[in-house]
Amino acid sequence: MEYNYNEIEKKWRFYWAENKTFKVEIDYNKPKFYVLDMFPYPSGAGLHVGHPLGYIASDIFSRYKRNKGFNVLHPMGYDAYGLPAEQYAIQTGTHPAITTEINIARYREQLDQIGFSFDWDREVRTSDPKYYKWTQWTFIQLFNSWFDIEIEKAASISELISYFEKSGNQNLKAANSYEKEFTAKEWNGFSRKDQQDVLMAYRLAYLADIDVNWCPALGTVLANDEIKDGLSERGGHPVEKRMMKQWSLRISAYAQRLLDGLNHLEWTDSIKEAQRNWIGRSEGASVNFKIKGHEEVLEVFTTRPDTLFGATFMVIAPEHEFMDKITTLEQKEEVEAYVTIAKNRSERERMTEVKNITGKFTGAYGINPLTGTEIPIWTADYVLSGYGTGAIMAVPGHDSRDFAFARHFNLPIIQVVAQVGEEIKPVEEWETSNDAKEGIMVNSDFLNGLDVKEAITTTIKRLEEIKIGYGTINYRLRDAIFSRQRYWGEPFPVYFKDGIAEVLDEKELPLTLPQVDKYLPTENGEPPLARAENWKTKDGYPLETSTMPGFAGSSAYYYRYMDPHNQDEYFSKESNAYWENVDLYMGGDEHATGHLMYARFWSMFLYDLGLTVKEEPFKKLINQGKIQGRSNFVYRVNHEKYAEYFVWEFIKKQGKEDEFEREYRDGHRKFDFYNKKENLIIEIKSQAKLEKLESYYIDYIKDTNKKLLLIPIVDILEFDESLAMEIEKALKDKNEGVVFFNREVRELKPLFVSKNIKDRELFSTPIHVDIDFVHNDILDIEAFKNWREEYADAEFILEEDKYVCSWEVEKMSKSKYNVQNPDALIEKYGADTFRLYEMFLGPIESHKPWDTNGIEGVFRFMKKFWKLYHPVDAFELSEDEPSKEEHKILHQTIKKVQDDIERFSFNTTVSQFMICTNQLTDLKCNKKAILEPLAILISSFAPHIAEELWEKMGHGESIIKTSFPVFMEDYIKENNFDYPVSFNGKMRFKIELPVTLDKAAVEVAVLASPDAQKWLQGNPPKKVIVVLNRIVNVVI
RNA sequence: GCCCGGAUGGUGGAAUUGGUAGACACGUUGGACUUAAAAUCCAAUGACCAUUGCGGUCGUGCGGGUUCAAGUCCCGCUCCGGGUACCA
Repeated sequence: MEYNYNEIEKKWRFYWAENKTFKVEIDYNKPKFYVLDMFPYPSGAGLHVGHPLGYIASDIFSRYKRNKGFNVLHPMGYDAYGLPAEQYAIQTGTHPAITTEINIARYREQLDQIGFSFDWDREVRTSDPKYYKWTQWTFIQLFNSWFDIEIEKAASISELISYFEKSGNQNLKAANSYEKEFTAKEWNGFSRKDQQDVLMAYRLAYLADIDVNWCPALGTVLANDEIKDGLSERGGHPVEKRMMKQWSLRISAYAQRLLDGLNHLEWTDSIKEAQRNWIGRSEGASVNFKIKGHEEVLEVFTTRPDTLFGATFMVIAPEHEFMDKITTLEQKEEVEAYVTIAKNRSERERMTEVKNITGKFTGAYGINPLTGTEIPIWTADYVLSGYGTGAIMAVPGHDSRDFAFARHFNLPIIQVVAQVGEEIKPVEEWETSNDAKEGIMVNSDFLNGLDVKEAITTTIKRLEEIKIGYGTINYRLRDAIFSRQRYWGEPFPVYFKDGIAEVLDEKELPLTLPQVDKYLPTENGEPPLARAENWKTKDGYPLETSTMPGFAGSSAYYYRYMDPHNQDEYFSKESNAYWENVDLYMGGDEHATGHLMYARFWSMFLYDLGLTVKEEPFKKLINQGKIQGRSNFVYRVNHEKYAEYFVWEFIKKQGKEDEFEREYRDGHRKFDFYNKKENLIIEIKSQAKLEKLESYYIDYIKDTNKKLLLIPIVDILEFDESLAMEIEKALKDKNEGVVFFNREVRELKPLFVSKNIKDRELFSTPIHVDIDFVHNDILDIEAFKNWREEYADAEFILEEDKYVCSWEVEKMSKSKYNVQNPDALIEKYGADTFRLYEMFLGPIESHKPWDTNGIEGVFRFMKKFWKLYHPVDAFELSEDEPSKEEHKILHQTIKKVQDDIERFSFNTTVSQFMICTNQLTDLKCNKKAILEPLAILISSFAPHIAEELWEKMGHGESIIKTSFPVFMEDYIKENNFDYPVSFNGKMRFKIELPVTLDKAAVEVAVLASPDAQKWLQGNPPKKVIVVLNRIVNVVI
């Protein structure tokens, strides 16, 4: 009986859907397990083989966990908002919802084909009003919350208001962007507008002026990576910096919690490291510098307060608010010019010109608070307005950028830290600054002799005593801009009343996305939603016209899956108490600092609201590697080069390479070959070119009295005796000033040369060929000819009757003709083989090229596996008691499969299935006692075939409902162990000994063996190491 | 520059705690079956030397080290991939 995968797989797909086999509900009798995939954006291209990699892995784990007795939540949905659909809408007028719907249908079809165990009843889509109602709802909660630093938690705005009413903001510890202080009395005297403005600076979702990349031509704000060389990536329009009112989320308030939380997560170190760097915590001090002749003090942040005695100048960002105030009249013109330039420099320019040191002296002086010294204040764009206070104290002796700046502008440098045992050199001789955060303080008054660490704490203490500074912590993490000037996203539940932003009542949610006539900004640059008719509240107040960004919908979808149809709540308390959070999250590491950061923030906020039982959303994270493309290349011959090569080879063959000169130059003229002795030039060109240049050649020959042989390329490629004779004749001809022609008009056909043909690289260039025409790097010539009209009559230079292509690993992309989509493979081999093969490719985390060559082997295995159950062409299992050996094979496999799945080593699991199948085949084993548990083992990898066999074995329920076989140590216990015996660490022979022997007995037995005698040659060993049931090493 | 990851046969990869390097596959070669092909099965397959057999030497990017024993640990590099960017 044949392994008819198509029929089997169709049957079980239908069965699973029909019986809702994977539907899951809260079940207090079972432990829960939540397996989640990063949900996909449904693009128009559909899935390629890279997408399912993670899905297959998580599906295997889900199925395995179910067999292990867990109640597994394994949902899937769609990140359905996104730019491509909007872009398509702009071009075609098709509503993005329609495009998205079509794409989702295609995704679903493809996903279903692979046999995933998703509970589709829990599907969510971010663009579904029933879903984004809760995205909007969360926004309202963020808007109505502030962050209390005292308790490190979000709290309600109404509490904040009563606090202000009682105590003002002077002693309040809150994450905010409000700079002034006020008393309760002042607060109570503020107008409503003023009060709201203050509150806005405390909200977790707040409106603020943000410097953005505005592209006037596109009428939109662009992300940094949408800008290439100062122009928009799409369309190449100019981009300018512009202040715009944008919604932001105060994620920075959670910096410390986001940092601390990492310690308890089972994520890869690299992702955790990336998040730590992104958060960028630095400990240091805030120090106030008086400015000579001004009342204002300049606050700086430094991680090295210990080096205060080495601060010889200050630098403030060109955007700094004091800029205008402190710049002196004499410097004004120069400084203003500099600031204008600095502000307009794009990020990219700044990046490429890092080594370009620029800056201007403002004319003002700061006063070093410890020494009283006056130090100049400069402005330079290496100081960023967005980090710290936008101002620094420069310590050129111990900071490389300050050092470079000081050298460039000839500013003083003072050494204040010395390395232990270092010979003190005058700073003038230094080539670099000494940035090391260790050493002993020098030239630093009361700090002298302290080490750096002590000096830092001592300095901070002193600063705090004299009230000019304090120890503090700075984070690099910036608040997240939450507005997008786009159509296809969640509308903000916000309206404006008398210029004050207010949120809608929760009862009015969802605020659905309105229809618009075009998906473009309005003529005066407003976002597309401004085109909607009646985009107002029912009281007539205008609604916010921006929409939310992609991460809005994807930051808490994992909670919605717990209770996806709840109309009254985001998700019920009960469902969250049961499912808690995601136990295993599978997805790409490209989301390290985006999605994974926002989702954690969002999750922490919901936790603060008391909605969830866990602060962190994803306990364990596995990053599946990207599947890269494996491109194939054919070598297209450059006819002219090839012909020249050919002639040169001919000349060499005649032994005349000394007589000829290649690439002969006469003045500005260049010819292919020149024979000095015979005064003969040989020029090879296409027929057309030769004809065009004919008169030019004739004139040249007349002037120089040389002989010229013009050969069209075609003649050479169809090289025969006559051409050889022609060259001979030309060489012998004594007439000067002649031109030899050889004319017979024929057409050049495209010519391709196989990879290993000698000197191929001299006359051909590689071009991508569709991988569909290439099997094991051998080109299917007929298919290639049919690919394109221009190749229809192509010719090929073969090696051993084959055309061999070269290959390279590249990104999978249409333009490289290396895209593999799963449908064709599933059609050809079935979903089970496909699943197995994707896993067999290599470790789940590593990036690897897709190569279909190996899939045949997996397919062969599947057929072999099927044959175990169908030994004589029909399903037949024997009830006989298995042999000891058969038991051993089974239990070795149980152990290996279990261990490997637990450590996500799926490629080695597949190997074990192969080993097991090979061994059982060799034993001609078709015993039910072995093959029944084996079907369960493989069911998480190849569910269709497993279900089919399971049913044939007489089971009435899906194999997913059964239990994973129990591993029994006794079955794999051996009486003997085959000891590898090494001499000086090199394995020489093996000896089988009872496992019960102790070390001494093993040593005796080994040394007594004839093999050992041979190596010892009568000498006693220096030492013998015995590791029981592992290895013996003899040192001689 | 900094941070992270990686480098093992012709190819993908295995070796989980320092203990038999190359499991399992692909590919290749030879053979069986067949009128033939496909499919299937069997054998060989790291390199080099030896070959009548037994064997031997080298070998996990490079150079050192620790150890009875190193792909695995330590030190110093090279190359490749990814992230990040004047973060005070």
